[in-house]
Amino acid sequence: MAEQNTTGTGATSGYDPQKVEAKWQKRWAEARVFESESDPAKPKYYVLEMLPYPSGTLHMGHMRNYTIGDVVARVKRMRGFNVLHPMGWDAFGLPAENAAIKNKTHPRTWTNNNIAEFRRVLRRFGFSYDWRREISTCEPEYYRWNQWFFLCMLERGLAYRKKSLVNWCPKCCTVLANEQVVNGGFCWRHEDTRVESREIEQWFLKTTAYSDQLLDDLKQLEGGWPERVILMQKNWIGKSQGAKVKVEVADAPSVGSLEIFTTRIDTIYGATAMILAPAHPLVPKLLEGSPVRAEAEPKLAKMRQTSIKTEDLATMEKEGFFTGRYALNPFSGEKVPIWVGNFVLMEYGTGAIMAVPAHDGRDLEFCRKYKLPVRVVIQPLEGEELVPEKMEKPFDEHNGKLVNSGPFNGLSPDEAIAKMTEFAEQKGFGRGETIFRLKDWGISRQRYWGTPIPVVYCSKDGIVPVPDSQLPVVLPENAKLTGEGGSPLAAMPEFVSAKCPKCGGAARRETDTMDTFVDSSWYFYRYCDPHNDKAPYDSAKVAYWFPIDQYIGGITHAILHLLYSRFWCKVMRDLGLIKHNEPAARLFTQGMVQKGGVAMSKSRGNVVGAEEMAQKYGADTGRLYTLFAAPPEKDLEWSEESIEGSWRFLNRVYRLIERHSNAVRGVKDGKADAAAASVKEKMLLRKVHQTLRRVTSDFETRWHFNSAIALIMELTNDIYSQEPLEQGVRPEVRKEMLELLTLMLAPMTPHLAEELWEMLGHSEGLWKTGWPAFNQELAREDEVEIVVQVSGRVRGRVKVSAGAGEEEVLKLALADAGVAHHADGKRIVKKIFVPDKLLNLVVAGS
RNA sequence: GCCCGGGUGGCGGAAUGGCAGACGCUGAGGACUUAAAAUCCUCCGGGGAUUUUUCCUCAUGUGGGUUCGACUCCCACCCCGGGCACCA
Repeated sequence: MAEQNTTGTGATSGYDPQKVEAKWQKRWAEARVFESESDPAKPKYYVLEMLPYPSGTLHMGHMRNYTIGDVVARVKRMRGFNVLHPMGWDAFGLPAENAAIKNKTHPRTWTNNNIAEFRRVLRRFGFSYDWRREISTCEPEYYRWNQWFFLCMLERGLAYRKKSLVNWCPKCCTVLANEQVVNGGFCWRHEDTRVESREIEQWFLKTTAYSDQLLDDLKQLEGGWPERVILMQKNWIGKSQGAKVKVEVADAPSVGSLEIFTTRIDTIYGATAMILAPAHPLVPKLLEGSPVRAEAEPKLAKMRQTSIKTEDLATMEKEGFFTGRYALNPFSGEKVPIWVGNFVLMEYGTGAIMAVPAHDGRDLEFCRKYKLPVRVVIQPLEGEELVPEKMEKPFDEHNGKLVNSGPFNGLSPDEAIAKMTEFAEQKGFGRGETIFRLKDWGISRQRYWGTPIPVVYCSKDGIVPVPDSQLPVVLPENAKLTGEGGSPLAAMPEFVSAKCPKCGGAARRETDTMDTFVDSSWYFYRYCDPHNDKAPYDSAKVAYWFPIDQYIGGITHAILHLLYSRFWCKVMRDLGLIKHNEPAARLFTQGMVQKGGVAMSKSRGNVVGAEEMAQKYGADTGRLYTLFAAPPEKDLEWSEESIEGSWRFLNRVYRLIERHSNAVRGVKDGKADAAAASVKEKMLLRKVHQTLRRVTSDFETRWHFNSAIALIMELTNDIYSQEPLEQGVRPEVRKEMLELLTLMLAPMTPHLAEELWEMLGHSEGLWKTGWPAFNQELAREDEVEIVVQVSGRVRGRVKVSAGAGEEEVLKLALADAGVAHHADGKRIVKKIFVPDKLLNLVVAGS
């Protein structure tokens, strides 16, 4: 039994993780332990970790994510749930293409090699995936359903094509979604590359059709999703209620009117200018025939130039110029100048605002700079009266009353918003409107390694969808990849030339491919029915497994992936495929694994390779350490020294059970009898059941794996301190203790636990065993130590039987030397007694 | 600027109103060993008193507050990390 282990750490014990882990992985696979089928008779639990993009090396940062998911999956299995725990690959994407260009291989080769590597390492860690359900998004069997969904959306007007200004990354040579532009104008993949603006025709999905639902349904996620993720989504959707108001331009009948958007229509009498975005299409018209045209046009040209460069918007100085034109305030009839301002965004609202300097910070800054007048139209209810000339800060709160506002004087802002919006509607120059920051999702990519968008362009029939029967539009294998000059597919005549499905004439095939966020927006549905070739999935299977009970991933996906997934879910619901509104009931965002204070990454050269770890210590030690070193939601600083502690602990447990294995393996399972127990037995049984009670709650409700492990370590230390157990601890008691210890470790270090289980005399795998129930009777303390405070400071401790009353405790407390020293001769003015815990005597005087 | 997190020994962290520092790492000392490794045991926040046992005192970013009692709750501030950022 006591062979030398083969790890590189030099520890001696019979524990050989390499052997143990290989042995049990084989047994699990043979017994098909982790394969699950929908079974309405059993309660289900769907636990999912975000699917990885298979590139680079799997490091301990990845493993932490999967370990957390695996612990949850294993605990739920032990709890009797029918658990779905799948894994797959986010296999399309730019890095494959870039790597292929660099290494002169095919993206598919590169990707599949990576997948094989990832799969091997994940298997090496013993994660309890149902590998039969594995999916890879770059396979036609998968992406044909991307195309199918796209066509469904096209049919319903949810997919459309439009020319638009797009974010163009010169390094990627492709369009980026707004969400992929980071740090105020840089590519999310190339953080040193500034994104440019280009106008290009491309495909969009109408996420804005679901703006309200995407916002409102966040309420259903409260409690299940981290608050900050909900908040980030809320901000991203950016709902804003206000009004659009039509403003006539004076003395320019050819220009007509312009429209502004405001959330504070109540302040409209305070508007001292109208300001247009530089990109506003009306600006050139206003300048035509304007007295200031000559000086204004160069300014406009310059401003339009800079706005394209996406200069640091936040810190940019407010600039503007007068157009020489005036607008008529529809409420007051007042003539106010029309300006152009660089801080007004064409993409938001109507691209035009009214400037109310007294009640908006940006307007105040702008008007002060250009000496435009300030007029107060809301006076605060409390405090000093506002004087326009003296205002340094705007008054933008709602607790005031209207002044200088004609018939609306005296109203509160909120009343005025309602009344004035109504008035504008009646007069026909405005209406209440809600606008969103959320935009439609641009999915066109001018790249090769993605899902082809299934449409053709016919000179006669226009845009024609590829019929269902012709799906998938297969990505050709022999594209030339150079990384330059746009889409590789466009350079392939054999791909581009197509027949129009309608008229049979010559047509041109779409060469854009889809954003990879499409792939990951619904992959978790496919896991329920991964080999279906008639539909993306069988709705009945999805109805059983969904929603995802626990989704686990990084905070980096808090907006993009999760928002798109939620959108996709709602579209599928409206297609009649599913009935639920939200894909994931609970979301957990785990912390990063860092080394040297920064996240592990290949480019920083600070990765701790997963396989390396498995070879040196074994997967179980690696798993245990990532769970032990920090609570799962917090970042974890990797320490080569600390992991030794986890390794030592597992060896310690192994030796303990190895030592008692012979004595207990023959013992029939019989619960230890509390009444007949010796003092030593009672103490140990109490400890083990107390530990079980707390570990159970740490697993179930709190996910405090680190403190659960600490408790199990403590238990192990206590058992060691009672050695030799042969003296005073019967084999059946030893067996119960060691079994519970093993079962508690099982979700975290599953291979070792199986081995120990076998050593304890079980011929059937631990996987067949449920989570143990703790014995309340055995866990109960019969003697407790009560802390005695005098005026809030600890002065002594007394031992009493559990449940002892205040009087008894007080008597003992006063007899305690330390307590007596501080309390004698003083009047006790108050006694606070917490049964089994504390007695605080508040004494008078100092 | 706004919105979230977070700040506890040499280090990772524990304690969600009741003994601050569980558990682990590092370090020191000891046992075993020819020796080393491994293992096992003891100690390990600061200051002070005490020969010892032990006792007092300060201490959870800073300053206030609530409370018999605060790492924990409230107010203000400082620092670190993250997200959003002229959104009208």
